Amino acid sequence: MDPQQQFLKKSEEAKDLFIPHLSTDPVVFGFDQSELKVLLLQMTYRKQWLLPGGYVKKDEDLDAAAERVLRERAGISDVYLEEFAVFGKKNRSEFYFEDFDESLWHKQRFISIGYYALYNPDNANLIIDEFSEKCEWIYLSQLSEIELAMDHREIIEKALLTLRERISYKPIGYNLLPEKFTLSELQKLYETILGKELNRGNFYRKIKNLGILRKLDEQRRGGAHKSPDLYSFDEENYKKALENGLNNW
Amino acid sequence: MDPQQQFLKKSEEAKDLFIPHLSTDPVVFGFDQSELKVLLLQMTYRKQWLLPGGYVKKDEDLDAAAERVLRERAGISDVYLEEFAVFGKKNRSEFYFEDFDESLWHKQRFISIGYYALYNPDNANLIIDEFSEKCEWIYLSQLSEIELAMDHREIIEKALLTLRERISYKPIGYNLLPEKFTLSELQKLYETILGKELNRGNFYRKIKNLGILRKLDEQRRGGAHKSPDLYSFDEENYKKALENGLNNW
DNA sequence: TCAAAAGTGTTCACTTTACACCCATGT
DNA sequence: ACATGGGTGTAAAGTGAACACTTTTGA
Repeated sequence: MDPQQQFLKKSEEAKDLFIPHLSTDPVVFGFDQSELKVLLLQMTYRKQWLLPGGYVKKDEDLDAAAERVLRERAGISDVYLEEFAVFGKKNRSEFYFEDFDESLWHKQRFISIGYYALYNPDNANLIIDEFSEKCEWIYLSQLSEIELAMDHREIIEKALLTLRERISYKPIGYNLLPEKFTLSELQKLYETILGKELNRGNFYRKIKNLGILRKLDEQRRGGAHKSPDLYSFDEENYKKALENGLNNW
Repeated sequence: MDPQQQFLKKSEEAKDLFIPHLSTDPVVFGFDQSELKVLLLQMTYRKQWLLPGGYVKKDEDLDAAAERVLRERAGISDVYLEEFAVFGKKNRSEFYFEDFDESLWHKQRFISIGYYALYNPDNANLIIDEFSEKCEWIYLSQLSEIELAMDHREIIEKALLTLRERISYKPIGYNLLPEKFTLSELQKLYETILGKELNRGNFYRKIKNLGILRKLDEQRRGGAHKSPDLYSFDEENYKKALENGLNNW
């Protein structure tokens, strides 16, 4: 059975299970090599890249749907997920399934709930689902070079802007960094999300004064220079600090 | 025909026109007598109050749906509307139509897109639609005394929090106040949204320095005291100032 | 020995906060 | 007379940005 036929068969089965006209599109961010990247899929019959989105079951919390979709389509679980915007223009998806017959229910107009997810890519054991050919992390800096389906580029950009707005109020660092990290990794993360450079000395003092870090008795080995100290978050203080906002970055 | 039967008839007609499982719930804020109020409806067969929500047509932008619903259900148009959150718990509406037969499509599970709207109540010529008995402004301070349907209390609270977050970046004052207003009315509005008192002198200077106000040659008459000066917004400067954020209130 | 990392000090400019005091004016 | 509004002064405290210097240490 060729991919397109297989897709059609699956499509029929799904029709009654899901809420029509509604999907959820999670933008999964990962931080790595001091750069942000996003998880994207490529379908078997199309060269455009897609967010790992999916439909919501008729009897399923919306948040649960976003979680499930990520698990099924990318093999990712235990992820920090938050809704950030709705994409509801009536013609937003009309060209994506243009090769198919009008009767295909996917051709219906869809409203999409945008979620952003924060994930430490070290933990990822990516899978490729039955509709996809690839499931890969794409660096933000490379996004301009690839083709994205529908309004998915807009969704990613809006997710990034939301991240920037919420950096002082949501556990963004906590969810993107590994358990143990160095101060310059943390600083780099802030710099990427905010899109500007920060002064090292001032950053050091600010973070220190917030009291949200615990310095560990270990160093990261490897470079031709002094081994940087490793830190982890002090979860309790971190949560408390977030309530009032970490800072005015 | 009794109200309930009438409702059922309308319901049947609507079934094919709208996207199932999806609704939009606008929280319309008005400012008046130095207090915030919210527009609510009461249905004919229920004592609980409701947001003036409605369904989205199959071929209609989401934003347009919110606008239309407000027009149809409350007679309000030309309103500043913005999406702020999604309410998607699977059981959020399950008790509202409990008196009806299982076959009623409204009993289906609904996901609701929350919009907030800002409106100067002076302009309002409220109407009452065919499903409602009342359409009224309710002061926030009185909300605790009335019964609200489903999760609509939660939606209102979340809308208010969003307003607070966005007060420096969105034209909130502009849309809530009448054309001409006094400085203390403006200050009172800020105080209500922020939920805290502000120092008059400092407020005066801050607002003045932003250059977003135009002082008019008129005063508001009436009190047993000096007549306060009237102001209006300088639209151009206001917009410019919003881009960088008005302030850190 | 060199490069990156850790840690600290200091200065300047600016903002925020809190309070206080003045005068104006409509009823 | 008096309550409210308009307008300004000011001192204390805090914040942010910039920069520079020191010490540490792994390869």
